[in-house]
Amino acid sequence: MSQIELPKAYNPADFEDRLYQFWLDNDLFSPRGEGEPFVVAIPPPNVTGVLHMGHGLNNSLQDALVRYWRMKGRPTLWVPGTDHAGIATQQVVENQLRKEGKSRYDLGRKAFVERTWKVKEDHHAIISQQLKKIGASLDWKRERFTMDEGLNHAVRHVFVTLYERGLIYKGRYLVNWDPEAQTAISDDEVEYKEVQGALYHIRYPFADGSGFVQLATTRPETLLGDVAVAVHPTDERYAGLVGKLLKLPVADREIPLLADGFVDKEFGTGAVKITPAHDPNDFEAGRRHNLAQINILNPDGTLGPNVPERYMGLTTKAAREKIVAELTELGLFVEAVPHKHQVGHAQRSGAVVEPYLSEQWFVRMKPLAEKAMEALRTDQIRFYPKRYESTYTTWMEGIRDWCISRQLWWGHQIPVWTCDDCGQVHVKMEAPTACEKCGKTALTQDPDVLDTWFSSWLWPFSTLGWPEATPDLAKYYPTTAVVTAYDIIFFWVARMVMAGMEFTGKAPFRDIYMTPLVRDAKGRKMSKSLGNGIDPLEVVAEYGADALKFTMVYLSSQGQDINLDKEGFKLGSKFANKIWNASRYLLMNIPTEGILPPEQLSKNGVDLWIEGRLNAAIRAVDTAMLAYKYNDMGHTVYEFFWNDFCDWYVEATKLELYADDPKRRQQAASKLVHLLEESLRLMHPFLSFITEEIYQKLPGHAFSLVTAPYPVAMTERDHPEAEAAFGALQDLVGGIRRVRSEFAIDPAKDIEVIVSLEKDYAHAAFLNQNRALVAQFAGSERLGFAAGAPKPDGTVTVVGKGYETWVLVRDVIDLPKELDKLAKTLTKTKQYVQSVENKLSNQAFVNSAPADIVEGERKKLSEAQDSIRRLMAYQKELQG
RNA sequence: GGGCGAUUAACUCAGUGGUUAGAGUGCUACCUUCACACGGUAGAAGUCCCAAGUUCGAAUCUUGGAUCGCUCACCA
Repeated sequence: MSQIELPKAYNPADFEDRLYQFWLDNDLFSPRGEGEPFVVAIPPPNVTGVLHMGHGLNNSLQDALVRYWRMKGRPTLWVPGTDHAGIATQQVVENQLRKEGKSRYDLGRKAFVERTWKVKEDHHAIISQQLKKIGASLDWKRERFTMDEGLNHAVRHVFVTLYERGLIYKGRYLVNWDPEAQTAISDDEVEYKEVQGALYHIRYPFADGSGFVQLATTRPETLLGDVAVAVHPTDERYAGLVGKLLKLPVADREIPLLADGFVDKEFGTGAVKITPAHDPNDFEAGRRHNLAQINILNPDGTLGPNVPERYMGLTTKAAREKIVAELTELGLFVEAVPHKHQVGHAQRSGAVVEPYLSEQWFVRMKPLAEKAMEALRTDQIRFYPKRYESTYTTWMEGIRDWCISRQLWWGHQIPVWTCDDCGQVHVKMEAPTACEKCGKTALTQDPDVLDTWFSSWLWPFSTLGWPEATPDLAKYYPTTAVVTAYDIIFFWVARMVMAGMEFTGKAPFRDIYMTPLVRDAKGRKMSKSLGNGIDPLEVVAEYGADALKFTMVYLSSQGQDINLDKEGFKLGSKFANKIWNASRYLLMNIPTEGILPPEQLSKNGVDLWIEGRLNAAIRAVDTAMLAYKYNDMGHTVYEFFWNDFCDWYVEATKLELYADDPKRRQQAASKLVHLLEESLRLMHPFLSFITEEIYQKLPGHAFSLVTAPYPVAMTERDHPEAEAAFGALQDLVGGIRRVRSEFAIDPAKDIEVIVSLEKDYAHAAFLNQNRALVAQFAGSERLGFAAGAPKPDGTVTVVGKGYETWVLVRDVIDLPKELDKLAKTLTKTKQYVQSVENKLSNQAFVNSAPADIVEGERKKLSEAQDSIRRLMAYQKELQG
């Protein structure tokens, strides 16, 4: 009887790409309408990276969010874009060159940067294609790149502005040096890992030959840069010795023994060597005591200037061995005690970070941090989950200046020009044509580039055109939410707030949702080296983009990481399959007479029940959405569609749908189609493709679900009495089914069931009206209702609330088993009654608890007592 | 060392003061009934980490402890 058909199997690959193209062709991801906009700027993925499961999660959650608000009618904008990822991208190209036997210096800066742009273009196609594959409803017309012209303008503007405000300075400091990438990195880019090393005990003899001082170090090779040895001023072991000169072995220099409060008397021997150029503590100590800074490292991490000839060019490892050997020969090496300690590694290259003295640019962070903390205090930003507030605050309070210069070629070159002749420094938006001081025209731009995050921190407003006063900026800034993993809170989130407050006077977004991290099934971080990552595109290929998104939504609770293997995505794909098949069934049964409009539908109790359930589901999604409780959204639509709609409502309507009367068939089909249509709208943010595919086959559908209105909860669709009545029906059916199952009655066998209703039972009328329905669910055509009828022989009894169900099982009753089961139920119920009675006889409870709770307990007690009465009667009957 | 989080069914996890604590997966039994075996029906399965406290009432709040994890931190 149907004109519309869905293919038999749910095969997402058949329609996902087509629908995405349809959405793009019709520009459905552009903000439209009036009112308060909803804006999200995508956390820009590394342009040379590939989409990993973190992106899969993160973009799934953003997509659900923006699709919901778009359907709610707010002008909704999700801004796409990618990040130039300085070190990572430069490394990609340098690795290519290495395979060709070349280095970046063979190409020169200009050619190298040009080549990197080409690599960027190639990779860019890949990453955007991947985002399209997973269905991300991004407004591609507004796509940005952290190094495009506009963002470069914004970056230069920010640099100059901060410089003019005195918030950027240049200086020679000890920075974290990545010897592999040969650049400085910021404190945040250093990851500390526990390493099994050794504590080397060494003796430094006094210059006058009067003995020695023994000290301990984890890095004996830095001996070559030592300028002093320090002890604590109150350390009695060294009393009277402070001020004497020591003879630094190997390097053959004389260095003083001095006193400084920073030394820990308890650690080692209480004496520490001072190497200002290669240790942060020593750097500070060196400044306090006006000591020299002896740099002993080349930029590549080998031993360089200021070391004896025989050490030149050695790696630190080789130098360490050589030093120990030489000290041993001199009789100054005591022992190496195994020692675990934290060693800094560069986040990108993995190389061991060297504290390294060099001239770098820094941002003064304190003033920025204060404004960023103000944003939180004044509730301009809100963290979900809330506990990340303290992570944010703690970081802000302990903020240190940010080293922003990188000795790379790929990135925003620092807009600072120095006069070749007089050395005058110009910090400008554009290259000056002549020196402002001496008028000479030969100026050289600072060769360094800026940290990648120096462009990322402007992302929410620079992508909208800032610093120009563009219409987009006026309309869509500040943005509404940022959705990103919590491991990026310092790098990006916190700094965006700082930049937003400093440059726009506004927090760049209101809501900060920190996503969980996706881990493997064993809870380990997904990583290339472990090979335990899941490729989101493989998931899409195997299960579909909807399975990916729905599974991510369903599993994302607040602050709990997700442990998952690929099999886990079956959750989403099974649900999508269910939606597909239920829809296929409904579409198959659309009557030739067509679908009636809502106002011509006559609703029965079952219809009212499902309406109430739908209403509750809509409310639950709305509430969860405002609180970013994704798992609640997922569970809500899953349970509504599968448990309520499919398992009960669709089954319940089969009687009508197969009725002889065409009018009844049309009524039932019409109601089903309207409910399906609304369910599809309800689920579209979470399963976008399948819902759209089915929606577009529905009679009278609108243009697209993307822009269809989200369902709205309406009080006139709340029907508590219908819900209670249908609940009673479900209980009744459950009881009969249980008996069937327990007595292993063939599901196909029609059995006799008598439901003995108590007088005044509230749902008696409803059950009577729906006799055929109960009979169908229970698989008993002969089911009948009776009041006061005598109980036939050969039945088992199911005790319900307000009725008894007698199921005729005749000779199959296993009496001992039935009695045993009954005794168990009875015991359990009696225990329960006892606990409620205790509660109610407790005056304190009756007096203190709210009236409705007490009332509820009373009701439960009387119901349970009622059950006990029936159970005991039944027991007596079985025994007799 | 500081801070944060986790500990609930075999597994992965929901559940922040009020039914006899839930879901998905897995497991058991039955069902190839004409939307779906990626299905249906039913079932088994839990000292809510431990201890003390607050409360009429605690998985939920407080304190202490245990175990695991994350994060920050200059013990050479």
